Amino acid sequence: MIEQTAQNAEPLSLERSQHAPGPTVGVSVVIFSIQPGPQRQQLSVLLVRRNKPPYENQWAMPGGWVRTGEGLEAAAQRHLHTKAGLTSTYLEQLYTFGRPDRDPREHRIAVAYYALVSSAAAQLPEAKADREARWFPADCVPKPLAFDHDEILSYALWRLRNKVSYAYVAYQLLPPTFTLAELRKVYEVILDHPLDPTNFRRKVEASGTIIPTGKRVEGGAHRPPQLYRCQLTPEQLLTGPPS
Amino acid sequence: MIEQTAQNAEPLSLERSQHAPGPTVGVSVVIFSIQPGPQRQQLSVLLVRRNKPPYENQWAMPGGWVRTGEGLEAAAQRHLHTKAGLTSTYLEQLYTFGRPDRDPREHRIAVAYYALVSSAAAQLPEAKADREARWFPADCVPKPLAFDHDEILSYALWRLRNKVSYAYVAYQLLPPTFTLAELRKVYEVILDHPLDPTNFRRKVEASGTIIPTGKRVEGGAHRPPQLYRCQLTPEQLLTGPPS
DNA sequence: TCAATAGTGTCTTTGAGACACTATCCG
DNA sequence: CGGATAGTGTCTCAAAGACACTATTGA
Repeated sequence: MIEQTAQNAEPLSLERSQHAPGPTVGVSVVIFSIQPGPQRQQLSVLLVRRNKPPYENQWAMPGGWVRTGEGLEAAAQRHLHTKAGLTSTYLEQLYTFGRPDRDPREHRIAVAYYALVSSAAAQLPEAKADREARWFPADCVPKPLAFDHDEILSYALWRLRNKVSYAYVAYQLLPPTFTLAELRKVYEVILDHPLDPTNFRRKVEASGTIIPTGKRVEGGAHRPPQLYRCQLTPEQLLTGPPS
Repeated sequence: MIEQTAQNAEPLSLERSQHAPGPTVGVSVVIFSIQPGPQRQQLSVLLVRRNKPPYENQWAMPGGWVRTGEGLEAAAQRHLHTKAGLTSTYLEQLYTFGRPDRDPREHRIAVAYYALVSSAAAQLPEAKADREARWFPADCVPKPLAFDHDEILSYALWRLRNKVSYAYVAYQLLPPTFTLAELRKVYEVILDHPLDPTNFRRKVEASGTIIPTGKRVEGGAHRPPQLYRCQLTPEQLLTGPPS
C-alpha cells in the first residue's frame, strides 16, 4: 500500500513531498473493434499519430494524464472520447506498466485499459480519420509503436483472446441484434481460427445468453438467418475485477 | 497513455507540472502463505499494524511509495522485505486501485501485487512478530482493514483461487521437495474443499510438472510417501503478464 | 433446379470424478 | 495382525468436436 507502516520509519513522506515526487500517472487505452479488411472482417486497433516529440510521427495508443481526484476508469473514458471521439460500452483494466525508462522524459507509469467498440459505433470523426487516427489490423500495426506500446498491445491481444474463450465479451463488438454467424465470425476473427458452426450454435444456445428476436434478416440471397439479441445475467457480466 | 497526442492539445503538461501534480503512486502487497492453524493448515495473509493516522492501530497490507526511477515490482519486493522481513519467490501484479478517496489524505493510486511465500520462508523476524506483523487466516482477518484493503484482499483471494486451478503456482507455497499429499493439501486449503487423492495424483503426474526424487519421508507411522520436486518448463512458468 | 447458407441429429473422443481395490509402512 | 496412509485400476458421465444430414431462401 501506499501509506507507511511506521516501523522502519524512514521519513519518507517528507522526503517525498519535497524532493522525490515519485512517478506520475497516466492511462493508455487499447481500443478494439471488428473492421472490414481487404478480404474479410478483421480484429482492429485504433491508433493515433503523435505530432510532437518524443516519438514524433509514430503511432500510439490514445491516452493521457490522470487528473487529481479523477478515477482511473473515468480518465480512460475521457481520453477515449477526446482523443478518438469514441464511446465504449466495455472498458477493463489490463495491467499497469511502470518501467522507469518507458518514457524518455520522466518516470511515468501507465495504467493500461482495453476497450471494445461495436462496429457501428466505431466511426471516427471526419476531422481525425486517417490523418490523426486510424484503425489498423491488430496483427499488422506500424512497428514500432511509440513508448512501450508494442508490449501493451501484445498483452492486450493475449488477454482478449483468453477472455473471449471463457467470458461473454464478444457481444460488445456487435450491434444490439445480430445473427449467430456474425457472433461466430467475431470469435473466429479474435481467435484466428475457424469454428464449427454446429457446435458453436449449440454452445451459445446452451449458455442462455442469447434470445431470438423472432425477426430475420431480409434481402440475402440465401436462407435468411434469425436475429438474436444478448441478455447477460449479472453473474455472466462479472468480469473478474473488484466490484 | 501518458503522453498527449497533441490533437485536443489542452496545455496539460504545463497545467500538470505547475498546478496539478496528479495522483501519487504506491504499491500494496498481499502476502500469502500456508500456516498451521488451530485445527489444520490454513491459507494465511500477512498483515502489519499501522501505528499512525490515518487508520491508526488498524491492520493493513504492507506497502509504500514507489520511488522515482524504481520499477513497480522492485518497489513491491522492497516493501515486502523492509516491512515484513520476507523474501518471495513469486510476485505477480494484481490490479491497480485508483479511487480518488481511497486514501483520506490525498489521491494515491495503489498498484497491488500478491506474493506467495513457502511455509519454510514465512518465519517473521522476532522483533516484529505478533505485535507489528502477523499471519491471519485469509478468511478471518480483523475487519475492517485500513484503506480499501478489504477490497484488495478479496480480489487477491479470488485471483489466487482462479489461478491455482489453471496455472502451476501452488509449488511456490511449498519447500523444494514435497509429497503429493502436501501438494494436494495446498490446493485443498486454497480452494477450500477436499480433492480426491486418486484423481489429483493422476492429474498432477500427467502434467509432467513434478519429478520423483526417489527419496521417501522417514519416521512416519505409516507407509512412507515419495518425495517429489517441481520442474516447470518455460511455458508452464508463463503467468500471463507481459514478458 | 442449383448454389449457398441456416439449422439438426448423432457418433466418437476426452477428461473429470467416483470408488473399489491393492501395497507398504509402524507398532 | 491391524490401522493408517500410499498408490492402482476401472467405471461412469458430461462436454467438445467431427461430420453427415435436412431446411429454406433467391436466382
